[in-house]
Amino acid sequence: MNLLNNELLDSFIRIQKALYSLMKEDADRAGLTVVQLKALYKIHRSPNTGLRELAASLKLTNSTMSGVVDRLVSSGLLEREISTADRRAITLKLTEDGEQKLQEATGDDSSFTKRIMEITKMDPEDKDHLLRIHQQIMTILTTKEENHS
Amino acid sequence: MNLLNNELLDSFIRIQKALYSLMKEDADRAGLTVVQLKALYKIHRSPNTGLRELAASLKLTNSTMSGVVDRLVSSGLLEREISTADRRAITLKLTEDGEQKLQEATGDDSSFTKRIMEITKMDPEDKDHLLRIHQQIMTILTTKEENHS
DNA sequence: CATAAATAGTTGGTATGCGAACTATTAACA
DNA sequence: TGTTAATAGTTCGCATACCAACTATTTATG
Repeated sequence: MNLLNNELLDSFIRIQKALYSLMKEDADRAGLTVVQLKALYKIHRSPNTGLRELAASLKLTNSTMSGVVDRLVSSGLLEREISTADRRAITLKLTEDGEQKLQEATGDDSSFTKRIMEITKMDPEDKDHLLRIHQQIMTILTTKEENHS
Repeated sequence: MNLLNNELLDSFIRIQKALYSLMKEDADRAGLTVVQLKALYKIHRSPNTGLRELAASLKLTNSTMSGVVDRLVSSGLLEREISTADRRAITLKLTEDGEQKLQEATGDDSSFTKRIMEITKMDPEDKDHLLRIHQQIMTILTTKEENHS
């Protein structure tokens, strides 16, 4: 049996890739990477956030986040300042350019936004069923195994 | 509305991460990376395969695959030879060490294998329903949008 | 208060992962 | 047959992405 060639697995991978492709379409339009777009989006919604908070919300490590932020600052899309309250911390907010890029990516032409809206309109019963089965799968995937010894 | 904080989206991301964690557990046990483990697994099942074929089956570009293979050859887990039939092509097969590492990762202790087996035993009706809804979502995600102009 | 411990970010090293440009070989065709 | 196409891999530059080690600052504790 080919473990890596499983109908269910493939289904999850396909959707994962499709979602990423849509985000990439938006990001490309604005000359951004997907993770850069996500970062701008998050900071736009929570200005003056710190690095750790941002990293946590995007499920990245601080070191990865630090690099992403650094490149966004270099490109002039992000403003990074030392927090006055805690001189170890930084505060992040978009520059004018950053706001504009974000708008380019997430505006009316956004493929991702449109499709997510479509999916939101899905039959609630189907959605509940889906989430329920996903939960079953998550339980199987994350349950600590018993010892057969 | 926070597009990146969607119940369904999060559900997919969670499962994706859980699957990856399980594979990583197996890979770590053998001192491999996840993609290295996948590569060894595929080559074990289809010895003497070429680079392009391997890249396609793992949904990676040739350039990425080339690097992964190169590091596996350097670690002595993979044998790379020039094909006698086509001198442009290479043939790949596991070394003794490679076979052993693969066994370490996918043997009886494999978390991934166990869980996939568990999932396979899922209620067929639930599984069908899941695949059907996934298909609906895929259709939404990949359908070319109509012009409202 | 002074030192230890915790916290916020950064940096260095390695491994994906991609696209583009490249080499070498084989196939196609004028 | 000889030039052009296509094909198989590799290499380069860049951006994630992780961990471990580091600096700087703040908090906790003797």
